[in-house]
Amino acid sequence: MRRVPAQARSRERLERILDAAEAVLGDVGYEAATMQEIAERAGTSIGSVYQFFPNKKVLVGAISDRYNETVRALFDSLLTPETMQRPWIELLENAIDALFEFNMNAPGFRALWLQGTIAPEVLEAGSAVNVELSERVELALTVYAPKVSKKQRALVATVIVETVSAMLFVAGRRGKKAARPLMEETKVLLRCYLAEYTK
Amino acid sequence: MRRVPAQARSRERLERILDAAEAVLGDVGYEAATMQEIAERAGTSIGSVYQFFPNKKVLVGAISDRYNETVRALFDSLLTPETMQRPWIELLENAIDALFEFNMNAPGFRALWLQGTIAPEVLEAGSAVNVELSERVELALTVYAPKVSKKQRALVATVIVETVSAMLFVAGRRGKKAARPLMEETKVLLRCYLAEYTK
Amino acid sequence: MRRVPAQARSRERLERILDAAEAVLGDVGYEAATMQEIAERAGTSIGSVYQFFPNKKVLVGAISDRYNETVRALFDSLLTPETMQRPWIELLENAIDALFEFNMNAPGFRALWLQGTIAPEVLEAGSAVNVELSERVELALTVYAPKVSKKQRALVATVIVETVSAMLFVAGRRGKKAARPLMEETKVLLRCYLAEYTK
Amino acid sequence: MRRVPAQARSRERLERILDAAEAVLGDVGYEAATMQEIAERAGTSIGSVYQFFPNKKVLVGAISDRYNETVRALFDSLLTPETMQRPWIELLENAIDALFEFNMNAPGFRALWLQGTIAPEVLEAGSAVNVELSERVELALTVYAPKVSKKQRALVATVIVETVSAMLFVAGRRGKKAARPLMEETKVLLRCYLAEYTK
DNA sequence: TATGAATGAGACTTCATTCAT
DNA sequence: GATGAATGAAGTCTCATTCAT
Repeated sequence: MRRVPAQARSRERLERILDAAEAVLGDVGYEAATMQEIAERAGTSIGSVYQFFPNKKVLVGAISDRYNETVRALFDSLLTPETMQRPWIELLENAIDALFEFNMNAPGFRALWLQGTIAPEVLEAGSAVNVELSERVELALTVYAPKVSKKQRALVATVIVETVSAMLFVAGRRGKKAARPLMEETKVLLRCYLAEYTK
Repeated sequence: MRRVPAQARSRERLERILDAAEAVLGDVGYEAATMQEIAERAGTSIGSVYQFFPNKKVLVGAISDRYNETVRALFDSLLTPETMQRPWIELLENAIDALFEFNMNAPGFRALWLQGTIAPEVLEAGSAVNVELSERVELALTVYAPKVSKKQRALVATVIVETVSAMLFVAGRRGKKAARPLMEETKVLLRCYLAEYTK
Repeated sequence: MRRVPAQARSRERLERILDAAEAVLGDVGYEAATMQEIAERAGTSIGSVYQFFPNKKVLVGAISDRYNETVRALFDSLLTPETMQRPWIELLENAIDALFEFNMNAPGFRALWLQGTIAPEVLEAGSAVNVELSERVELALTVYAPKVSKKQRALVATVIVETVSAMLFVAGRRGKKAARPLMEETKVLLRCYLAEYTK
Repeated sequence: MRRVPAQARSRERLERILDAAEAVLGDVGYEAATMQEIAERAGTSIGSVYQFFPNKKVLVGAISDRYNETVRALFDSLLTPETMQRPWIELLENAIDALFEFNMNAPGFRALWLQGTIAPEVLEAGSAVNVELSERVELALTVYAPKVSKKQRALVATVIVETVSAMLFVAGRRGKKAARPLMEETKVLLRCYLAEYTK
């Protein structure tokens, strides 16, 4: 990013640009999204967009970052010392519910992932977030599945995170009605799987 | 597609164009792939490419179709009346192994999915194939999990297909070394899951 | 240059583009010359201009080259084994007359030099041509001023070429009426100077 | 210029802007010089630059003027009633030496002339200065070459000034080592030439 | 008066698509 | 049917200039 504004007015403009970009990306995808259209939807000039972002890639990257940051924060709120006192099934179901709720209402999710035309950087950043989340799950597994080897724990954590991630994506694409049953079934899937390691 | 050639020479040219397009897409993604580059790699002229395909979208769609067709055929060879005599665990593992082998060596997979810049049509077509495959799995489940309700069967089939699909994608992106353990763990995941429904 | 056309039609188009570019450059200078305007004046599309030249710099470079090539050829025709049989005063005056005539009628000269806004590359190329021409004059001096040292000859040749070059430039800028007397006086200047070295 | 400051503080700022503009122009040429960069190097804001100069052209014009003014002043110090008591050869050589010294060290010279991308106004102003200087030389010639006709005197003066001017330019471009011999030879050139008119 | 964020015209350049040869 | 030069719409990005603070 070129400039990080401190003034309220500019900060607001920046937020408007990010929102507009998210909207445009969600509508037409990365490829077809134009800086002109983004500026117009943000109610500003193309010059202002370039004042903040040196190019389209960086702008999309910023949206990706903003979205990923929110996901990270959400995850952190789900996996705390307190929650880890509860049985793992509860944690798992709560996490899936919360992530599902969030994704269904996050405009960024649709913008970045569901439309189809993803920028490579976004995909990369998304993968990186999943790796990060896996590490946190791994930590939780030291508590819930202490007998499992370190190596295996990493693998199990990855499978959990990527499965949820994938099913959230699929659910998002399948439409409102099909989405919830799919997530419920994902709970079953992971309950069975984890039962194997925590018994 | 504009023209479906009967002549051997033209058919060969068509195949070369599709191969070239696949290669270029895998290298630079949908957005950056140019018709000029595709024509050059195919050893033909841009005019000839347009003889077969009215525009870029259709060309990419054709690659997608070709890839999906192969996946369908592979799946059909895995789920036959004969194989369905065998225990489901064997089927599951064989299927995962075969799909994994195929994807790791299929240039089309990387071209269409892993590079990141996907055309919306490709995503759409990919989703459609998964729906189709789910239906075949659903059929298999009538044999292996006869007690499960029709509605539930559809859901289970979807979860299976999408999980494998997602993990193949993740494995592809994680690199050679991490890929196989990930698929092995996917087998565990689905074994646990299916055990619940087939017991 | 991107493409060197062999076909008559394309070659003609290329020539038209170069002519148009020369005209535009002469009118508004390097800075203000736009590719769009050049294409329009050439009666072609901007895409065609880019088919031949990858960017503005190269296009201007090509004009510069074309002009410099013509100057070199003209110079070669003035300084031949035959002409070098004649007294040096004759050569000098003929050369100045010929270069003057050429420059006053060369659209390229005005385009590249007189308008004022020169591209650095053009200046560089122009300097290089002068260095080249100096070397030929140096050769002539081995005949006409054999007693002068090699080092000194190079210096004298440079002074001659740069003086003529400069006065052609000044004459070009001063307008039709003032131009010829200026060149006549340049003859006097160099006659006096060379007399010193050839006596 | 928009405002001619009387206050010391503003006057200093103006000077800093001119210096900065000169530096930037010398580095990247007219075309690539941006008002932003100039303001930054001057340690001020772009708004302040526009307080003094209504646009880029005028700013560059001001640099040109400042440089030309200095040249004029230098010339005036060389051609005084006192110096005109001395033999013309002395004057000529002193003048060339002084101008050479000045140009080699003047940042403005490089900025305006050597870099290549000159603004038309600068070229125009430079030509005008040369015309002015010619008139002063013409005056000197009434003393040193009284027998020459008025018309011829003007011509001779022009040739002298333009020759020196051109050789200073060439010397500037040829680099430190080649520069001095070139100027020495220019002295020879003009000594021979003037000898013709003053004998 | 100083500042620098905002503006937007306009430049360069690419590349999907057409069509004469 | 094959070729590839020609086309021009459209995209990204820059930067001179303005103007609210």
